[in-house]
Amino acid sequence: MSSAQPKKASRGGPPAVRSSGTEPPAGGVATIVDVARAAGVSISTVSRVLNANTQVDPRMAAKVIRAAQDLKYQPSRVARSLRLRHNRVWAMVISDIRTGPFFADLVRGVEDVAYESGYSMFLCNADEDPLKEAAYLSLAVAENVAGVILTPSGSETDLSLLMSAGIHVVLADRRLRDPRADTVVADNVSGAEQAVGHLVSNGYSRIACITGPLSTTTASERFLGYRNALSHAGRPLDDALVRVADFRESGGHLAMQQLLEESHRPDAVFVSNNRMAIGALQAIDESGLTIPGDVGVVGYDDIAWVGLMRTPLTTVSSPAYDLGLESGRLLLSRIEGFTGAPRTVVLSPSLIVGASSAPKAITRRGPRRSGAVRT
Amino acid sequence: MSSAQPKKASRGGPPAVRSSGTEPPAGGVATIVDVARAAGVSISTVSRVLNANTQVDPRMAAKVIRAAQDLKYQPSRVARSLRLRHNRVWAMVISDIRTGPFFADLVRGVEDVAYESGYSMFLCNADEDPLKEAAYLSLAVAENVAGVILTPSGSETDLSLLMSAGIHVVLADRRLRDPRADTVVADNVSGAEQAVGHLVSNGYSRIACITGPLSTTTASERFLGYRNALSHAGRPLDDALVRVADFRESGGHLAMQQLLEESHRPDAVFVSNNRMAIGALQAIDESGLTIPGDVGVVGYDDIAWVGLMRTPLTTVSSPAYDLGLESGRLLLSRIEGFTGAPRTVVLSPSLIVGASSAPKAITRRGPRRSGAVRT
DNA sequence: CTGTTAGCGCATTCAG
DNA sequence: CTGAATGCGCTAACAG
Repeated sequence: MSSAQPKKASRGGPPAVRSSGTEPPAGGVATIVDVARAAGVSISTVSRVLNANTQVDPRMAAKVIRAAQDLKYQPSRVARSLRLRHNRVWAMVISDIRTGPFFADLVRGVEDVAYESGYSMFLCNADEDPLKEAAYLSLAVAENVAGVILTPSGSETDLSLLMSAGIHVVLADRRLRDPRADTVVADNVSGAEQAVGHLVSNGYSRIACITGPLSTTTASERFLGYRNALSHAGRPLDDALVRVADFRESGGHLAMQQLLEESHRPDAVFVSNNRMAIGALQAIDESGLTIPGDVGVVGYDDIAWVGLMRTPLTTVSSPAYDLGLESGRLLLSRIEGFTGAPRTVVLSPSLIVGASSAPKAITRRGPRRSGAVRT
Repeated sequence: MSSAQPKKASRGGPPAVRSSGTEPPAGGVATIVDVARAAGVSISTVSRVLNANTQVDPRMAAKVIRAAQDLKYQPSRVARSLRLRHNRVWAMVISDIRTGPFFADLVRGVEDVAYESGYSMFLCNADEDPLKEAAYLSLAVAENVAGVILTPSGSETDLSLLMSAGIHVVLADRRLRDPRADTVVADNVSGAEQAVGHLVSNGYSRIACITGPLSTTTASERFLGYRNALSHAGRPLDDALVRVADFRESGGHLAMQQLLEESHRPDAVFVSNNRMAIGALQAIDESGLTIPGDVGVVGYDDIAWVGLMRTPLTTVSSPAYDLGLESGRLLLSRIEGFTGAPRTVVLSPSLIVGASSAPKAITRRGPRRSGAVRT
């Protein structure tokens, strides 16, 4: 094939809408060829001035800039990705953006880091479904993303597809057995210890626990914190006061009903997340008992309107947005070449004290107003 | 160049990690060439069996399938996108995923449609910032996405870049002057009419309004609904009872303080979104007045824990998830070739009646428990 | 039915 | 400093 020959007619590909003439881009988007033609230079020169790679004649550069502006030229990120074998995209794989403010905040933290550093972000809701999660991890490979931020659905998630494709992974909010990935989590043990320790020091004696599925690290860690706090206080662990539920309203509701039916019912409950806490609060309501008079309650995760609740719920707040920020930063450092051993960042939760766990001795009857105080 | 010549050494591109030998993919990911080699066929055959385009010999097909599985072959979506000039990706551009459950639900609705139909989704938070929004729309062009679902930050958003690039656009939740895009919105006028009509029929006489920035269609439509309802009830519009705020807690707080300082203060308030409603409720609290005894309140948008509020807030609920679903469907129909005139889908909000707007005449003193009832 | 080949838009090497 | 040529991985037209 001689390069002096006139341009050969294209064969592959969909019928080209654009003609090969010299007119400005008609049907679609301007390409580097259009810019080169308009500026009267070669495509390499265009590429060079736009990427500021090497020195180019300022006069040509100016012409290129002008042409690019005139044509509203936008370099194709897909072509560039193919050429560079590197895609300025992250995938964020979470369980469900709708379950409370936690994931929304987490996602936002990640997105802020991504945006600042020139990456865009696929949002993938895996719904705690290992198959859907696997499908999204495949997608990440197919899209050749630079990195994945993952909140694993279970403990079985297989990272090897990603690793072998050279895709960096950061685990956010939940750990994984796999020791190869950077991890950013909140200190759930400490959060639960604070929560239960608070109930202990406020005079509650029979403290129950409604936990989520112990297969998730969040639930098992919070349950550990519960046991630790009891142990520190010299209290025995009473299995009759522990219920394993499903992290949902209905599960919390049922578990609380069962706890209240116990012959010797608890005078307080630590609920492992706030969706279950909603159910638990309703169950207590329905039974005609009062909060905190009859049952003190501490939840876990943020609440939007705590100050406007009938009985403001004491709850442990994880720094969701900061978890997202930190996850983004760790991912970025890997992409930029950091090759050290896997890191684990642990952020501290804080206890937001409301009225639902007011001191036993001086509890007033009926609902009282009480603002929430961050400790 | 004769095709019979041995493979010429590559020139462009980053140093190839992978050797050109016959061994399985070492450094990176398997490509179609690896699969072809492993199966002993040409790359076109691989492409054909994987895309089920044409008839191929079942025996070869089987070999290809096997080879693909062995190599964990994942077709590159970026190469395919470049070739096909069509990217199976959408961009969703919203203001902020964290502002309450609305956007999270909306996003989820869109994502569900995208996932079902084989698209992935960029999540883009524009923060009501026209510059950031424009940057994300540029990105959509650069990534050659198939479609954009946009919640415009203002009324000035320029869709022409997208349109001229042949990218389909659906406006979600907010309208735009531009008549070229499909639009999916909730009926804000009707929602506000319901809300204010409800206050009227419950005996409130001086009904104030705290609205968001009237430059947004949501705010202006809800304000129109407010005026309509007053007018239908034969009430005059009193400018002293209208405050324009910023859709945020602080703005609602300040606006409510001002309203309560009026010489003839309102006995009810319609607040145009729930972030401002939080501020308004707090301001009423701080002033020592009761809800609904002294001031009835109706908000707008969903609340997660309405049943657990001290005084459950009456609020207008927009079908956020369904808005997302419908937006996704309209976008999909365009991508699949629908070329009819722009469509507008309007979904109906519903009024969730709580205790914050209880009938004037039979209002009891102090806080009462009251479940929320969807009407 | 299968293989060869061109080219999507771009960055980069090499020759000038 | 600039332009021509190559190929990233894939699909589709074309020739066998």
